[in-house]
Amino acid sequence: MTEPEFLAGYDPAAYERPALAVDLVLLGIRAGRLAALLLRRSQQPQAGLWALPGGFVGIAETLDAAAERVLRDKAGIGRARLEQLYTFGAVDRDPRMRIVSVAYLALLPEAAFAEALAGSAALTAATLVVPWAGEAGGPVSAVTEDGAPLALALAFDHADILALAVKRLRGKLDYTDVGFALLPEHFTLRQLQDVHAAIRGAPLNKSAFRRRMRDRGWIAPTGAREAGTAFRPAELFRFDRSGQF
Amino acid sequence: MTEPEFLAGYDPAAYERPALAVDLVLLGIRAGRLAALLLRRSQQPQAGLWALPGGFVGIAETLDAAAERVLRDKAGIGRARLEQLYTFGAVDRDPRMRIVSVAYLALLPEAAFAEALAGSAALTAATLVVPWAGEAGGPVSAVTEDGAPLALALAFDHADILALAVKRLRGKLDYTDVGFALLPEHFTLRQLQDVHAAIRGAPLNKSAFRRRMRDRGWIAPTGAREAGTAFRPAELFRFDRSGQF
DNA sequence: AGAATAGTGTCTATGAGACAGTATCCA
DNA sequence: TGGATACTGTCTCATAGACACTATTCT
Repeated sequence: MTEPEFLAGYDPAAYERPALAVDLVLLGIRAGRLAALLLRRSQQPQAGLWALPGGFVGIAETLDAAAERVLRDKAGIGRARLEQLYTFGAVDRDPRMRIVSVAYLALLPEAAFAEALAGSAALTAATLVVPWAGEAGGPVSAVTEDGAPLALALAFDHADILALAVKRLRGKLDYTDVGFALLPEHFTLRQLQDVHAAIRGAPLNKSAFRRRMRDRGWIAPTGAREAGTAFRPAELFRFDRSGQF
Repeated sequence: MTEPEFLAGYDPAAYERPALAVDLVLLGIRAGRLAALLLRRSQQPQAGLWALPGGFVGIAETLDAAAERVLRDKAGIGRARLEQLYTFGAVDRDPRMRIVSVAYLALLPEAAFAEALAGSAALTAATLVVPWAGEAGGPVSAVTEDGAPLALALAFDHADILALAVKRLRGKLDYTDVGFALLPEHFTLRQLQDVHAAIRGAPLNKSAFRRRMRDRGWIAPTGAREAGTAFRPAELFRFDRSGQF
């Protein structure tokens, strides 16, 4: 049998299939802490609980395209660098039916995060508590902005997805540009250090941090300085894409 | 509407779904070089081409369980540590229909690799050429054991999957036990160094390598020595799981 | 002037590459 | 004894933590 003959006789509906979805972990910095954008579920199942923005993958739609569509339609964010995280396939993770979900991670600059939050009443920002527990990282829990636990639990297995996202982020912190992706175009070294500290869940040595950023060629001075500070204004830098990774 | 009411009225077949499969990258060491187990496709489509062992995910089967089933039934390997790699979702990656595939990576000890190879005529070992191209790693190509390019190309997007697997392996080499997973229970430091060099695609400094393995507490002496060597036999070590990661 | 933060200099510990040297085995 | 490999010692360099020090701005 040749390939065309085979394909003509092939029945794509022979076996029952799991449904396929994407879920988005949208991380940003809020008040100096790592935060995630969550959507309040308006429909059953698990209506009222907080969940990651997600949606089903179309039959002629790439996984990446589905993630972009959800980003646009459910989170109201035009563009962001999306990266595939992991695929969750527990049989009972959704009560409706068998749904396998491909999780994506996106890092939002502070302004984009705030804008998305302001643009939809269904969205909330959950501050992520990232305790330092060795290099491997500890558990991650989501709390409201004032530090109280979220009033409602996260839907489905979304707490697991969130925890994995932070773990991945932490792993990439030292050798990729993820720190810059969470900051505005111009930033101070202090802001950059705070972002790194927030993701690590542990403080960083100031001079060693500055030295490292300089030596790796990741930052370029803009010549400008911070404005409106109560004390000595810090120099503003921008991310130098020509640096070594 | 309550959740039970909602679920009762839910139609799981409302939308057309992609098919979901798993594909396995089975890596091992063969003649001191990194190698992958490939399966010759006996059926259409792309019959005759080399492919990663794979299969569809059952409707009540976890992704991990599907990967284990494929490992057992298609590669004839009883057990191995499987790790999810990435999910490939290009729309036209399979000519039959839309198939999204979750790729898994498994590392086989030398003996298990050879045993699987001997157990099935449809399996072949493709040596992987891993050129050194900076820390990020370069492209990976599959060749036969004598160094010639594979007579037949890899099916579907399986060359991409293979390349990603090697990249992931390289990334985890320095801070996980992947090097030991490819070796037998007892090994010499030279063997261990060769495995690391094969994955890195670049040679390693001998004394620095030995020092590192010692200092991290990853290896424990067995007291025994190599047998049957033409020259001074090397000390045999085993992996010390209590070491730091 | 004082407060508060920005930014620097230096000491030290650690880890790894380079490379030569010694030890041990077989033929 | 010689050849080949196992294994070690030491020098040097790069990176990062600790921590005190100076610099600059606003009130």
